[in-house]
Amino acid sequence: MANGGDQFGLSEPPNSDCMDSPKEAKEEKQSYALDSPASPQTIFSQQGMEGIKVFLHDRDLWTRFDEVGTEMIITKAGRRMFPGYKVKVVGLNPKTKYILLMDIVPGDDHRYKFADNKWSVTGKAEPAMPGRLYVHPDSPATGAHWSRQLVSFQKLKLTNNHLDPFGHIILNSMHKYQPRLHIVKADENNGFGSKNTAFCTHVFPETTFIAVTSYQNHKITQLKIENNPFAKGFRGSDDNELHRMAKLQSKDFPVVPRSAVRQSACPAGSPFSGDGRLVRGSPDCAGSPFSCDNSLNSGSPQELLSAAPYILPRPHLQLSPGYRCPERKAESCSPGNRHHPYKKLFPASSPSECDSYYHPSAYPPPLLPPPPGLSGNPSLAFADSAYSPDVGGQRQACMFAGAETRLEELDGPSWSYSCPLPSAMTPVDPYPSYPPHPHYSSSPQGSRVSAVAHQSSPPQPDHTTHDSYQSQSAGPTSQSSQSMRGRQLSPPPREYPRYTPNPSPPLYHTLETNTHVRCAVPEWSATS
DNA sequence: TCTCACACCTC
DNA sequence: CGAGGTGTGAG
Repeated sequence: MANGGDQFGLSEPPNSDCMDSPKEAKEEKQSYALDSPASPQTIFSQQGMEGIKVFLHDRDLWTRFDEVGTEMIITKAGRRMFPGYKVKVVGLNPKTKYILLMDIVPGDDHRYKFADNKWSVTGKAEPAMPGRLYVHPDSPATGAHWSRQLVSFQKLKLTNNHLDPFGHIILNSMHKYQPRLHIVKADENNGFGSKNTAFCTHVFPETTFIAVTSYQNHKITQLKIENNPFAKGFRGSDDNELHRMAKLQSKDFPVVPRSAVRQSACPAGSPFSGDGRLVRGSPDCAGSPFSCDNSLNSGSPQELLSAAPYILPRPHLQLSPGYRCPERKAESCSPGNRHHPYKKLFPASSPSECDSYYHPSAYPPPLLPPPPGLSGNPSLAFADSAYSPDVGGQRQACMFAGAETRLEELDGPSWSYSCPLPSAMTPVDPYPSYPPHPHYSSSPQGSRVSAVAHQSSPPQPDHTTHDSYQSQSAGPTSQSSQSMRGRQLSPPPREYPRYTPNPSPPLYHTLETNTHVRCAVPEWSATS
């Protein structure tokens, strides 16, 4: 399909050492074979964010899921994502400290249903939950640290519990989402949340997924079972499987694995194959919201982050009390940690880069609200101190509430971001209305993605060859234009409203911003 | 749709 | 060994 899943090339990013210097980054890329041909990107961002490149690990695996229509289970207790979100970051200044964090924004404003072996829109999306940010447990850390090994966000958990006290990312079932990675410079001169905060946002279109409470497409179930080590028990070679199933089930009845059943129902090849993704739009992605388009350049940093289409009236962030990131233990994310062994999968894929944009933004990212209390502080403080407490000596990831944004704002050229409400629990306004967007399948052209998110891609005509291994980042200068998948986006530049961090107790890791999200406003108007 | 106890597995 | 990540299938 569009993605070219077929050809993935890249195998994984090497864990190997990456170089820290930006220049080297390129080399690395090559070594990975990633380079995208086209990634011209360009990018630049301010404050030194310009040479940063991010490569999605296991991109081929992500692509396989994406081709079917990725689904991520969300539970009350929190469920990890699979494939895990791991990236290789290059181009960071070895000595500069950065905070890496993720957020997951709505992919559109629709609610989906899975019927007849395919996903289709059933209605309007529910109001987004308070946006939360997952700060990598190693944050803040030097560029050398981040570049040394893969950066894993595997511990991030998704929940459907709107009142989740653990700091997990809250999502709505049957809604489409797009994970995003944000790299925020944490220098002393670059206070988190300050106007000068330099950051860049990277979006990998192939990581888009629909949140579900139970798998809808059996093909996804199978992919999860085949690739997730924790689901090994469900793999089965025939015998095995039946045997096992028999056991599991009450044994009285002969059992046929569910999957088997389903499969039969849906022969491969058929319906699933391609369509699942409708979510993503047409096969070609054309239309898909997540495509890498790039049009970027919006220039405003905000855009980047805010990729979200939502507009926040004022960016404040707050931590929500009570959320401390309790559960997280530090771990693996750190260097040295292990990743799943099973990566075996598809060997090589070619790495291609999608586009990346860099958006450097001077403004604080909408998404990244300054940690409360930090307001004037250097970002470093942010992580170190309260925000990332080390528990037991280990640092844990923290969740912050982010602005809620939607990736696509499709129509709207502009976006804005919302302002966080005071407390996490503050009621969030339902999104008012979204601009109509076409989505997936529908209208390719119409859709625009928000800058950040979608921005993307540099010119890459086809991704065929290169898929996006590299993320699209939004940056002011990024490249523009083209979309890999044929999508277009144009992020409108937006102003960044001032940031007003709300102070909050250091302990909390989770920040929620309540934002109201609103749709983007055309152009700059936004809030500021 | 969603939740839960469960067996099975990784770590 | 124990903690905890998986999908299952009944409810």
